Amino acid sequence: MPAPRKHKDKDAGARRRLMEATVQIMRDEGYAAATSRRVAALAGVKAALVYYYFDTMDDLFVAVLRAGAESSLSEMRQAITDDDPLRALWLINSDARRAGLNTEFMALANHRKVIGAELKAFAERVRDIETAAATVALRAHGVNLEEFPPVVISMLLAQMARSMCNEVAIGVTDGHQQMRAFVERFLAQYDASVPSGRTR
Amino acid sequence: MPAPRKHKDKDAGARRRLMEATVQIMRDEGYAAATSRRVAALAGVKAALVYYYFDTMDDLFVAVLRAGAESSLSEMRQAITDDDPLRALWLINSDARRAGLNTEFMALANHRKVIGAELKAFAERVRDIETAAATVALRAHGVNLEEFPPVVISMLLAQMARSMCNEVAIGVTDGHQQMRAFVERFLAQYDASVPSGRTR
DNA sequence: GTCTATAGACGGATAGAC
DNA sequence: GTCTATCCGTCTATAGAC
Repeated sequence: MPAPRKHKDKDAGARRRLMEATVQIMRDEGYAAATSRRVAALAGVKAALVYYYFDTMDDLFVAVLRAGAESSLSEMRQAITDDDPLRALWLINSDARRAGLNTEFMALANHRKVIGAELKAFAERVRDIETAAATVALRAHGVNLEEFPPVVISMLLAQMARSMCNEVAIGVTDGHQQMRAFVERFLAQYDASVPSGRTR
Repeated sequence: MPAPRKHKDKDAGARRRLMEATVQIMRDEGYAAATSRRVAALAGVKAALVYYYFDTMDDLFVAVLRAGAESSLSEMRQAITDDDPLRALWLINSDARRAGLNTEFMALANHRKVIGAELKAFAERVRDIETAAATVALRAHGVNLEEFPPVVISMLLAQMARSMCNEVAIGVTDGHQQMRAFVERFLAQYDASVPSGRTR
């Protein structure tokens, strides 16, 4: 923990505010709008300060990505221990804010090597955790893991949740209601909080 | 419509080359790299010509999006009549080039209203077609359409194919082999070109 | 149709004062 | 730590010659 705040602590730290401002601008207007000047203005400081805390803009982006990744990962690790781990993961991946940011970083990764490497490492850790959760849930219900590999189930849940968020962002909602109902029916079969058993 | 080509038409038209260059740059380096200067250079003309053919850069992006959309839609309409329509749609959506472009446009849509509206209209037409294909395939095999709504199946197939393309783009391939095998098993049940029922 | 030239805005990044 | 000032580059878009 850095710099124990003495008094009222009104300022919360410029570095932190810069990162938060970056997140907000990326979500609202896309990564291309997250320039040093705009980010600084939103954080209430001058552009030059960005380069005091971060060597380059890329470093700022990486810092933001890392922070979000760590936060997401710890939420997911928590979800594994949930009564209904699969539904917990479905809900986490249904968070529009997270999904929107992720899409921006995917696009950024297209032409910034550093971001791409970081994003890849993060995505792989997420898949590992989600697959672990699926394995636990499926095995507990005696599902044949050859026929329904946990990694497949975790990919379906995570990617569909994110895809729907991305669609909502551009105003597309066709089929979403049906998909949510379908997933609910599926999840209901693997909820540890209700007596087990495959219906049908 | 300008200048109907008479003879051999060796040059293919600057307008067309500009659009092709835009596609290529967007795919390789992201939409932010598709500037009037870079696009013009790749097309072998000067930047000012971009503004002769397109009023603004946004208009160029919209033109590119529309052209790609029409091409995709006609491929999909063809796929409906295929022996194995679901697999055909799976393959179309597994095209990395298409998926990459689509992701760039999604990101672009975040801060360009015009692009967003265009992308939404396109996405809805695609969903309609894909759902029609799924309806045909599922009904032909006597599937209970209440339990497995065609729109759900079409979303699962299309979005998973695209998600995997996006992951491959950043170097993530965990679980892909298992997912492809899983989808293959599923598709094999609904292929009209083999006697119905579960084979293999 | 295609070019040169340029206006005008904004970007990343640095030097150095306080 | 935070600021002012500045360098130098690229961007969109336009004017006007050929």
